[in-house]
Order: sequence, then structure tokens, then C-alpha cells
Amino acid sequence: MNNIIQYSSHIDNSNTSKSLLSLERFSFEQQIDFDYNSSILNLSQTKRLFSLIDSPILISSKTTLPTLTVIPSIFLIRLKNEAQQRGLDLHDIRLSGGAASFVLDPTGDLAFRDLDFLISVNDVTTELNWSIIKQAVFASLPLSNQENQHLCTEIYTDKMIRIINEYDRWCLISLRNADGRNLELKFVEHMKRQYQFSVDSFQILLDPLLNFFYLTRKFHSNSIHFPTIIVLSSYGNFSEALQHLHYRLIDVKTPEELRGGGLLKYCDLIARGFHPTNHIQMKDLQRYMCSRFFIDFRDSLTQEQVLFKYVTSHFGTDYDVRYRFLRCLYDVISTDSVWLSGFERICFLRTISTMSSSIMPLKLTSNVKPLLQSTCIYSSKKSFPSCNSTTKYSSISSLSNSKHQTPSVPSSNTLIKSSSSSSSEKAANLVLLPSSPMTSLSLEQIDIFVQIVNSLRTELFPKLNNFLSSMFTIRLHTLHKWIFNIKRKSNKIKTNSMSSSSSTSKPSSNYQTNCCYQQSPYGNNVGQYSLIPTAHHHHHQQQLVNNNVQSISPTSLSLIYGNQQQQQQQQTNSSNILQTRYQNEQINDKTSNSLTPVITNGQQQSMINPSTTLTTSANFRRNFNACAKPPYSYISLITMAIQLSANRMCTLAEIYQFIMDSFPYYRQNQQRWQNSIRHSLSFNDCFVKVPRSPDRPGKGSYWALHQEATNMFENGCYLRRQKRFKCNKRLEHDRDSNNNNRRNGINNSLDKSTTSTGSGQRSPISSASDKSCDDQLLLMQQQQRSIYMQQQQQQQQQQQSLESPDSRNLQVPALATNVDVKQLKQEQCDFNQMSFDPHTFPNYSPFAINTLIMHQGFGDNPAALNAYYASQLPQTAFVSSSSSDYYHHSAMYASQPTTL
DNA sequence: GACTGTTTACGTGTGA
DNA sequence: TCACACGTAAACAGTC
Repeated sequence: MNNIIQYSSHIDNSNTSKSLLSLERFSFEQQIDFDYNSSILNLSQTKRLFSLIDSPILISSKTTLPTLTVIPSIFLIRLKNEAQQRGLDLHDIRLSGGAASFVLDPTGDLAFRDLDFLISVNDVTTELNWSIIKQAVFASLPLSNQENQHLCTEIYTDKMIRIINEYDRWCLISLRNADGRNLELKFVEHMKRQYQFSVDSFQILLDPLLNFFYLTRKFHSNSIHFPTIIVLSSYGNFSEALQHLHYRLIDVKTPEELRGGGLLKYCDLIARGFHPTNHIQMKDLQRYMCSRFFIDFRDSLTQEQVLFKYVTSHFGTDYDVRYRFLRCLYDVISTDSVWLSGFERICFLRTISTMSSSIMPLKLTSNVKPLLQSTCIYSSKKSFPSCNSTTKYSSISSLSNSKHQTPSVPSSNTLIKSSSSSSSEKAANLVLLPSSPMTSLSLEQIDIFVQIVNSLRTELFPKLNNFLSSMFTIRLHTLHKWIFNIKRKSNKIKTNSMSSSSSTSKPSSNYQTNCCYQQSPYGNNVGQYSLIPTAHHHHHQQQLVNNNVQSISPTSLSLIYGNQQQQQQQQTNSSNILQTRYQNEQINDKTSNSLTPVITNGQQQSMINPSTTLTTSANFRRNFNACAKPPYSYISLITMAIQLSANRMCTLAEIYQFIMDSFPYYRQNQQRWQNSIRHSLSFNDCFVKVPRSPDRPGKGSYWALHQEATNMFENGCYLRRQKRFKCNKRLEHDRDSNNNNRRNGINNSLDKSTTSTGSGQRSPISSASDKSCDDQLLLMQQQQRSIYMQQQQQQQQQQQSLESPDSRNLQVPALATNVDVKQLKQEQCDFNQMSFDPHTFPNYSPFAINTLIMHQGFGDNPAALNAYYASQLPQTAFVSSSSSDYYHHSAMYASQPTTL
């Protein structure tokens, strides 16, 4: 308690006792251990703090009202007094976050953004206190006309948030600064998480300093009469946190409490030279932060906005750090977002990639390596209803080798089908550029661009059209026309420049398109629009007007709608999409979010205003509890656990453990959700039970994904499935035998109701309907299959005998007959063409009870199991899946004669 | 006895 | 409105 004694020696007794009392009441969860968790600022730190809170900050307005010059120290003293006059006690004012770290940092060059102040309040839940807080804040601003205080809410605030739930009771008023250094005032009754990483966990108690200022405004930096200033760390161990700051280390406690923004902060620290204290743990943390980011910021528009806001407000003109930040974020998302929707991930990666080039000044873009390099699979059924979900698209790298600055294309979603990989690299690079709204094409580049497009048009455009018309309802002629316009403008510009004409001609180009544009969240840059899918196939007459005769870029052209009405209609459509999405989110998460009234600046706006929609989104994010229920179904969670396991199969306990490790929500009420997990495993045909091998005794079986159920979640999108996976053509006798086996204590991998409706509404009637399979057809198919299998076995035997005279096939008797390979091939083709459902033939399923029991020894030996299945199954029996290598029939393919 | 697995019943939200 | 996907509870039986 020595700290307190020193601290109190400079303050009068009444203030001291009050401050001590305040410290105890400052209900930031943990008990404060002053010996272990606090320190005192030294001289240089104190001077730095003085300088920081005694330097003016410009609070800018959103309108024409004057910019206010605010000195934090004076402002805080006034705020305290104003609140006190209104009957509200504000105490324990602390400087926190990056600014506090800046004060403590011995180098003094640690970057920080906002000035965050924590102010303790007894009760923020009442409307009266909330009203007093707002009044006090705006009364403390140096406004000449106090009658306009109510306008300040809109004009001088960047954010105004009130969080009240079981974890948090606090409110925030953020006074906006044009440079992004906002004055953030958090009035806290209770806050569960006050920091993200150890290095920003410091809180400097300002009460003695404010008292000092209050007593004497004659402070000089060379004064020797400094008050003692205490600094705490909510990290739990002050010295450790300080060491992390000194050595630029990243550490975190209770990462499950981190919110989505933690990922950005983490990448920010990495970009500034920080390093994880534990790389292994940090890998898990990265995975968690990725998951959390995409839970908190679910739609791509919000993600883009969050990222853009962070980038613009945290890096200023430090493009090097900015690029490193984006690079780090890109890498983390690429490698650690294991259970995100493939579509979400690629969208966000593209956003990062685009931002890495578009935000940079033109002179730097040529030096910036495009981030988007990987080939990714799209699954866009949800987001783009018009897209054929069965088609996979890949995006390839941008013009990484080009010496020219990256040209822009009309859409940020220029992709080609995977099948077009045979197209020349030139073509792929051409159409897969990340959109760069800030860049423009030079004349030479336009020439090159047009030439390439023309030369590849016949090869490329049909594929492009397939994709674009299905996903964004862009027609081929639109692209043709766009190219034509570019070329025409290019010629015109050439003509103009050759004639040295300085006339400001503004050629306009009209073309029809039924795509929908929306203003880019990138803010004020003219002509930045992003392409979003349309909800309806409405046709807008859009006009592109080129205002810049020096350079032309489709994305730098101003977009003008034919009339205002159409514009409004389009905005309505766009916002309706988002609105519906957020409404769904609210519904989905209603069980996990307590009532949390949130107030933001744009709340009074019309519902069809996109900004309101975004506000709604932001509100939703803020409501999100740290331990909220993840948006994944139990089937999704099980699938994740299985797919992420080494052998593509897990025991029940391993599934439990995975879920609890991954999602803190499931560390509670275990009996309830684990019962549901067991129910899901048993009930759903997509999960199959694989018996343990004798050399691996233990409780319970392994659970694997059914071979054909590996892509239930649309290439990684673990949200609600469009269609439930069913095995509804199983033979009646198989069901009966399974039941008998179960009664006899034999594990049966297919022991599931074949007629499940997804609910408990299964009835004998419905079962009977499913039992009414066409037995004759099945019998025919089975006979055909038997013939084929016999031939297949003969072929394989022949192949094995050729490869290895000593090889044995214990399952198949040696039939050393010469097979007419041409006939076999023909029969194989015939077999391939017949309608064949592997589930119709449970005896041939790798998960059939007979198969598994007979070959239990393969249970834990994927290679042996593969080989066996390969020997037993035709190529077409199961579609090979890249995501299920465990059951990939590679051995069978290898055994196929290649000279057929 | 705890765990694992199956089944039934019922409720809710979603989308056609 | 209805079928379906999903969640929850509970009873029951088998396994370790």
C-alpha cells in the first residue's frame, strides 16, 4: 500500500479518502492488488502524461459548425463538475488503452489512436443518469451557444453507445476528431473486458492529476511538484504487462472474451513489430479470433466497413505499416479461418487485397504485392440466389507480374470457372484483378487491356458470361459494351491529346445493365462503387459519365442514375437485402442476447436508408455477448470436429472436447447440448459410426462423415443446410437386420431411421412410405452390380498379379481369366451411366454393417481401408471428395490400366 | 455409475 | 400453410 501513501501525500485528505473509496467501488471485475498490479509513473512518464492530457484536441463537427478546441484535462474537470451539479457523481477517471501504453512506453514512440477515458458511474441503467451524462458532456464542450447542446449529439459525436446486459453496463460517447484521434468517454458501471492484449491493459488514474490541475493551473513542465500517479494493469500482472510493452510482445488472457475487433488489433500489433509470446498458443488464438471476427461481423459489407474504418483511422499515412497490417490479416484469414464459409472468406480476402492496393497512393501501388494469390472455392447459394451453387469458381492471382499499375475492372467479382484453368495465364490474370477503385488506366494500359481482351474474347467471355450472368446478372453485351466504350474513349483521348486540345469535353457513355451498384464504403472518393448482387432483376438505365479526360477507369467514372426515383428504388432493394439479413440475425441470436438498448447517431433515420441498416448491424454487433451461442448447428459443429480431426473421424468425447475448446458457449449446460449432439449423431444419416479396431479399445465408436455428406455445408459454409442428407432408399431388410443387430449388441453404422423428417414426427406411416422402394428396380440394379463387381474383381486380381506375384487378395478368389478389356470398359461405361445410388446397396457401402464387421481391422488403418474399398467399389459408386481423403479410392484408380 | 447410442415426442424457425 | 431443418428433453438400453 506504499503506492497509496505516496499518492495521498500530494492530495488533501478528503480527496484521498474519496479516491480510495472510489477505487474499491470501481467494479472492473477483479480485485485490485496494488502491490502486484500497479505502479507509479516515473518522471518522464508523468511529463508525457501531462503533455498528453494538457494538449488541445480538435473536436470537429459534421456540419458547418466550428471545430472545437478541447483540452482534455480542463474538459474532464468541467465534466466532473457539470455532472455533480446535476446530481451525478463521476469518479475514478482513468486514461486507458493505447494512450496509456504510450505514456508508459519508455521509447515514447508507441503509436496510439484515441484518447480513451474510463469514468466510473454508480448507475448507467437509468434514463435519468444517461441523460445527465449526455448533458454534462456537451455542457463541458466550449460551445458559445449552450442552447444548441442537443444538436451536439449529432454533430460532434462519432459514436454514442449504451451497453446494458449481464456482462456489461457502460456507455460511450465518442467526440469526433478529424484525424481519427477521438476523445472517447466511457462511463462505466461494470465492464467485463477492458482491454484486448496485455500491452493495452494499462489504466492511469487521473484523479490526482485532475485535482492538481484544479488546484493550480500554473503547471510548468519543469515543475518539481508532481502528484503521484498510479497506473494499473487489468491484465492481472503489471510487471509482466509492462515487460510485454517493453519487448513488444503480444499476450492475452481469457481470449474467449475478445470481440471481433481483436483480430484487427492483433494484426495491427504484428504490423508494428510486436511478436506473440507463445507462437503455438497464438496459433489457436488466431483461429479463435478469426472465428470471432466473422461471428461479430457477419456480412461482407460490414466486414469491409470495419476494416476500412480501422485502416483509415489507425495508420494515417504510414503506408508501410498499413500494408504489413493487411498482409498479416490476409495471412491469418487464409490460414486460420478453418470453419468459415468459403464464400465469406474469399470475399474478405478480396476486400483485404483490394484495400492493399486501392488505399495506397498510386505511386506506391506498383510496389505493393497483391495479396490475393490463392485459389478459393465459392459457395454462394445463400448470398446469391441466382447462382448455381453446384458450380465452383476459382479466383486466381491478380496481375502480380505486371509492371503496370493495376487496372480496374467494372466489378470486383471478376472470376472464371475452375474449368477454365486451361485458359492462358494471361487471360486469367486479366479478368481476375482485384478491383482498384483508386487507380486509373493509362493510355498504354488501355491499349494493352483492350488488345488482350479482344484476343481472348472468344475463349474467355463465354465462361465469364456463364459466371457473371448467373451470379450478378450481368450480361455479356455489357462487358462488350464496356470494352467498346473504353476503346472509344481511348481513341478520343488520343485524338484530343494529339490535337493538343484543352477543351473539357465530357464524353458520356450509356449502356444498360441490370447489375446493382452501391456506394462504396470507402467513403468520399469519387466514383468508388462496389458491385453487389441484386435482389430482383430490375433494369436500371445507368449512365456513366467520364469527368476525367486524362485517364479513364470504369471505377473512376461517376455513376449517375437516370432518375432519382430509380436511385431510391435501388437503395430500397439494397437495404432490404441487408435489413432482412439483420433481422434474421436478430432472430437467430435472440436466445443468446440479453436486452441491450443501443443508441447511435443514425437511429432516427428512415429504415430504408442504408446507413440505418448499417447502424442496425452495428447495434447487433454490440449486443453480441462474448459467450454468445455460435451460429452453427450441432450438425455443423460435429462436421467441423470430424473434418478437422487427423483421421476424419472422432469419438463422441473428442467431438465434445472440440466444441468446448472452440466455443466458450458450450462450456456450460453440457448435459443439454451433449444430449443434442448424441441425438444428432444417431439421427442424421450424414454421420456414420466406425467401430474401433481391436488394437484401439475404448469406449464408444468413432464417428465419421458419410462419404456423400462431405459437402453438406457448401464448401465450408457451416450455416443451416439447404437440404438434409438422407439415405432414403435403404432396403427394408437391412433396416430390420440392423435393428436385430442392435438388439444383439452389434454396432451398426447405418442404424438410423431411413425416413427421418428431421423432427420427432416420424411415424410408422412415413416409414412405410419410404420402405416402398421399387424392389424390382433395386434387384435389377443389384444384379447388374454383382456382374460388374465380379468383373472388377477379376480386373483387379489381374492387375495385382501383374504388379506383384506375391500379392494376395483374401476377399476375392483368384480368377485368372483373361478379361477383354474393351468389353470391360464398355461395361464399366454402361455401369457408370446407370442410375446408381450407393445407399441402395448397403452391403457395398463402406459403412455397411457387414463390411465394417468383416473388416474391423481396417477401422484405424486408412490405407488398408482405402485399399479394400478400392478393390470393392466401382469408380462411380462414390464421388471422390478432396475433403475426404480418408475414403478416397486412390488405390483403385492406380490399379486401372492406363492403356485402355 | 458414467458414458454412449437410439429412439420418440414436441417445439420453433425457415422457406417454398 | 406445410414440409423440413434443427433443437431440446427424455426414456431406454448397451458398454466400459
